[in-house]
Amino acid sequence: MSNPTLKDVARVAGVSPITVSRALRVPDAVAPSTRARVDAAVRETGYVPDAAAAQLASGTGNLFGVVVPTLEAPYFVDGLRGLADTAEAHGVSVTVGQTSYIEARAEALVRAMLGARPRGIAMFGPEPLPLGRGLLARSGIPVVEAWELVEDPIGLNIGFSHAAAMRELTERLIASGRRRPVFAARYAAHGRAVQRRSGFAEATAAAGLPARSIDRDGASGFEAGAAIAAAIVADRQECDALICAADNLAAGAIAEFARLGLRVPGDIAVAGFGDLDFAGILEPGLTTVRVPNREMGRMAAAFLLDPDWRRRLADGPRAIDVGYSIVARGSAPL
Amino acid sequence: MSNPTLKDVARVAGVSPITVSRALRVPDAVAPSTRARVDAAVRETGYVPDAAAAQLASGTGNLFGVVVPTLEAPYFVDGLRGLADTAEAHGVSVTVGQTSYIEARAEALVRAMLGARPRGIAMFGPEPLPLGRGLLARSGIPVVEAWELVEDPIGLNIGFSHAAAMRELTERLIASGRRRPVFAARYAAHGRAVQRRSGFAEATAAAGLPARSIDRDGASGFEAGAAIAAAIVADRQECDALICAADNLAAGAIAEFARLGLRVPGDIAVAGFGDLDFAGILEPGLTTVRVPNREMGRMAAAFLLDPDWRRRLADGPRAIDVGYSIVARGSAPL
DNA sequence: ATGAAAGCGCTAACAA
DNA sequence: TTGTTAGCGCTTTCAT
Repeated sequence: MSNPTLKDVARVAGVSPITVSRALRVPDAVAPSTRARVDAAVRETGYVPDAAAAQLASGTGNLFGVVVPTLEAPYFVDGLRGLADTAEAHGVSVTVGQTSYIEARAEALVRAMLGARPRGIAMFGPEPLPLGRGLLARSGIPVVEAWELVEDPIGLNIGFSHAAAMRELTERLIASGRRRPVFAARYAAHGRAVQRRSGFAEATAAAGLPARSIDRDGASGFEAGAAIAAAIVADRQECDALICAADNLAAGAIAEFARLGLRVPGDIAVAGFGDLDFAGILEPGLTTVRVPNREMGRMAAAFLLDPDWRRRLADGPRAIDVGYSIVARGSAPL
Repeated sequence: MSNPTLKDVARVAGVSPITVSRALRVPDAVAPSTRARVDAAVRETGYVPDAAAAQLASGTGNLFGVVVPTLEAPYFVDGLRGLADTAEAHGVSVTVGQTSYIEARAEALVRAMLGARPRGIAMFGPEPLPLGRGLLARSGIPVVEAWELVEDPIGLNIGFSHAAAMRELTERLIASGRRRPVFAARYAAHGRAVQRRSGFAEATAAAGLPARSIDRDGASGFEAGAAIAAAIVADRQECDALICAADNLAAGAIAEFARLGLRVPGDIAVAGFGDLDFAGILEPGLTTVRVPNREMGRMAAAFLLDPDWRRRLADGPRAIDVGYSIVARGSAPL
C-alpha cells in the first residue's frame, strides 16, 4: 500500500538507489543504458519521488507560498493567477491561503508557510503581522509584499498608492462639477478600503467639501452596492457622485439607481475601483481605476524566482510603484 | 542564517529535542514548567518546525492538492474558495495548479502533487490523464473529481451533468417559441464546453431543429461574446436565441446586440451558463444555469478530510450529482 | 515525565 | 559512470 521508494526502483533496475536518484535528476550523469533500465523500473513500480524527503536532503524546495486576504476578490485572484502562471512555467508549486482579513489567521498562515520552507512568499494585501513579520524577516526566505505601498517592506514591495488613486479620481470628479460626493465601501475597516477612503477625504478637504461616506454589506458586492444606492435614495441624501471602493459595488448601485428612477450620470455619477471585466459592458460603462493586478502577480513570481534575489534587493529599489490609471466611461464623465 | 532546529531550541530550553517536539505537538504530555521553558525558547530562537521533516518522520502531512483548468474562470475559483475555506478551518494547506486545458500539464501537476504526498487531491474539471490516472489510483491518496460526472471515478465524483443542463435550457427555450437557436462557445474543444454543446444538440435534434453553433475567442469572455454577437449580425444569421457556454459570453453578446440595435429578448433571446455575480444586475437580467460551485469545493474538502474515507467510499455512492437549476430572467423569458 | 536510539526517503560529498 | 557513507530535521518506539 505504501508508495515505492528509491530503493524499490533500484532493486528492480538492478542498480543502487543513488543511481536512480541521478538518473531522474541529472540524466546526463548516467549511462544511457542505465537510464533506460531505471526509467523502465520507474514505470513498472509507479514510483513518484517524495518531495519532502528530497527537500530535507537537499535543503531546497520548489514551492511558493501566497497569502491573500480572500479569494472572493477578483483582483487578488488575478494576482494569484499571474503568479501561478509564472511559477508553473518554472516548475514551482503554489500554495495559497486566505487571511479573511483576520490578523490571527494571517499569522497562522505565515507560520504554516514558513514551515514548508518555500522558495518565496508573496503577500497580496499585506496584513498587520505583529510576530509574523519578525519570523518572515529572519527566515531569509524572499518575500514580496504586493498591492499597496508599505512603510518598511520585509523584502520587496510591489504596489501602488490606493490613496493617491482615489484622491485623483475624486479630484477629477469634483473638477467635472460634482460638489456632493459620497464614498461607499462594503467593509469600512478592511485593508485597502481605509486607504482609499483617506484619498477621497484628502480630495474633498482640498476642495472644501465634506468627506461623507457610507458603508453597507450584502450577500455579494453587487447587493451591497444596491443597498448603498437604496439607502442614499431613502435618506434623501444630497449626493451627485458615488465613489465606490470596488467595481461590483458601483455596478450594483447603478442598477439600483436605475430601478429607482435616478439617471446615471445625469442625476448622479458613479465610479468604481478595479476595472473588472464587466466594467466596460455595463450601460453606462463604469468609470473606474485600473490596476495591473495580474502583472503584479507575475512580477512577484519573477522576483521570487531570481537567484540573485539578495543582491538585487540590496542594490535595487525595495519598492516598485506600478501605478494605476483612471478609466473614464459613461457612468461618470471626467 | 539557517533556521533554528529542534536541537537549538532544546539546547536553549535545557531539555532534549524530543521533549521540545512533544511540548509543541502534545503539550499535555509534558510538565507545565517544561512547557513554559520550551515555549520561551521557541520564541527566543524564532523556531518554526520544518514541515518536510515532520512529514517524512511521521508519514503524514497536512496538505490538499487542487488541480483546476484555469483560475480565469470564476466557477473554479469559487470551488477553490469553498475548498480552501474548509481546509483552512482544519489547518490544512492548499496547493493549487492550473492545467490550462493542456493534458501534459495536467499530468505534470498530478505528479508534482503526488510527490508532496498530500492528504487528498481534488480535480476540478477532470482532465484526461493517460498515465496520471493510474498513479492517482495506486497512490492510495483520496481523490475527488468534481464539476462533471465522469465515467469511472478514481475516488469520489462530485458534479452534475453539463449536457443535461444545456439540454433542459435549450428545450425550455424552444418551448418558449424560439426556433433558430445557436450555441456559442469561446473554445470549441475545452472541457465542459463539449458536453454543453452536446446537450444543446440533443435538444435541437429532438425538436427537429439544426444544431448550429459558433465559436469565437477574444481578449476576455466579454469580448468574445461581443465578437460572437457581431459575427451573427454580420453574417445575417437566422438566430432568435443565442445560448452561450458561459455568462460572460452572454453578457458581452447582449451588450453588442444592444449596440447594433437588436432588442434582447425581443429580436433575440440570450442565455448564459454559470449565474455569475453580475447576471442579475444586467439589463435585462441574464437567463442562465446556476451551479453550486462553492458547495462542490466544500464537499470535496469535507470528503477528503474524512478519516473514514476508504470505508465511506466503499459503502456509499461513488458519485454525487449536485444538480443545477435554471434561472429565468429577462434576457430569455422561459 | 523525560530521554536514547533508530529511521523516514532522499541527496551531498567523497570514494572507487 | 557508479557506489558508499553520512546526515537533513523530525517522530517513532522503547526505555527509564
